[in-house]
Amino acid sequence: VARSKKAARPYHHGDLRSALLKAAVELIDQRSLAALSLRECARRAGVSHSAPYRHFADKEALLLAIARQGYTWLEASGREAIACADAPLEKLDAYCVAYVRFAFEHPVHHRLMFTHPYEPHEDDAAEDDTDPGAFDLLVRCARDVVAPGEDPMPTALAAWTLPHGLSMLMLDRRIPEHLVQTPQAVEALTRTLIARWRSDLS
Amino acid sequence: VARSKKAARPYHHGDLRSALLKAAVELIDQRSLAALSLRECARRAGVSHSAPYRHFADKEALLLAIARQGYTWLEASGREAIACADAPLEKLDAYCVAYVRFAFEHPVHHRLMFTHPYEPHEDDAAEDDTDPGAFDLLVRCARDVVAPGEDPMPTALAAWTLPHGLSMLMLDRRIPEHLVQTPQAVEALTRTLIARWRSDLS
DNA sequence: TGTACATCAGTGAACGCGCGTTCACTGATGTAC
DNA sequence: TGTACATCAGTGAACGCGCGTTCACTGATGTAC
Repeated sequence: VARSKKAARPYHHGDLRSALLKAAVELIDQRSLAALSLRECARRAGVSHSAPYRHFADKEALLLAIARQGYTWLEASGREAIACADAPLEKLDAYCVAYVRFAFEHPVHHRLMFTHPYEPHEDDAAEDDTDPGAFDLLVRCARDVVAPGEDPMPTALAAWTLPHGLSMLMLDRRIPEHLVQTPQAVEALTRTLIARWRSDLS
Repeated sequence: VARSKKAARPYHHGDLRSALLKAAVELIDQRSLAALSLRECARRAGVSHSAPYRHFADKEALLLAIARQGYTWLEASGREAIACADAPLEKLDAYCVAYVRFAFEHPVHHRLMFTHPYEPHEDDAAEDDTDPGAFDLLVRCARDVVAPGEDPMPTALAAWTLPHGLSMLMLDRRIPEHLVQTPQAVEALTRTLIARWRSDLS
């Protein structure tokens, strides 16, 4: 907004917060989480190394912001996938597919959401940064699948475990590459694995 | 061996390599992978900060050694689990249980084996550090489960994905704690999730 | 058994590095009147 | 529309830090004769 008429970089960035998040995700993607530094993010955003502190209390806060972004996106796409399916079982499958697809499209977010150990800041209290939203969705789906009155928890966990494992193995490059080269291939693989548990493996 | 008669610490450690591996695993367990430093490992082993370089080329080599240790252990316990089961399907289940149990007992190893991005050193060539051993085991089991001549790969991946996902979620504290407090609870949960895929979810 | 010597596993000083974070500052923005 | 001023988002110097790694060294070990 109002990028100023001159080509010379304006004093104010305009949307530094977003730019930093984006730079951080790219940096982690290209190098690694260990290689992430606030200073490098600032460099990539074209800003002095202390500018980030206007937007994030510290390095951890940046990572937390990325994770939160991921929780929001995951819940949204899970919700959408469920809405598009008809039968209860199909909803569960759709959720699984959407879950793996999210990991495929946002590998850095996925890893940060689940694998990064957030040490709760003493000051900001009981802010437990897991993702109740997406999991609640899953539990609600599970409830429609199991017998009425039965605990949906085991089913919900089962339906979480499979796509989560696939996502992780995929991000860690343990799945043969040709099986996970496109979103379509990833979806097909997810459905195949689900089908295997329902046929070969029983 | 030959710890010397005096209580004073001997010049030679005796088994520094093992001590460093152990110290590293403990350090990661207590703090985090990010907090791991060779100097702190040396400190914990009661040795000068440059002593580790007699045993590991660099920090990455230490981490690699831990991962390799994990691969060996995982393959061994998978092999044993399979040997103890009778029917092909039971062998697969036993492998899954052993897999999750390994993660439960060696969380640091598990994470290092799968989640740590090893950048292949240019000098030591094509040393691809994944774990063919344990996965080959799984493929062989899968072959006995599927129809003769059919590709066992999807089944093997399916049987990997589920316990891997459970392991990861467990290590990342996403599973309700009472379900994963003891090895027995972990085994029961694993079997429950498998059963769910075979009944409720089909 | 005793001695000479190669080998090995430690030591500790030193190097350079990039990082996280703070601080006093300054340039731009927007609002009240 | 014009001016005064509070507020905000940047700057850049400075701090201290622990780390990875190297190097010349030294103490212990074990083997050949």
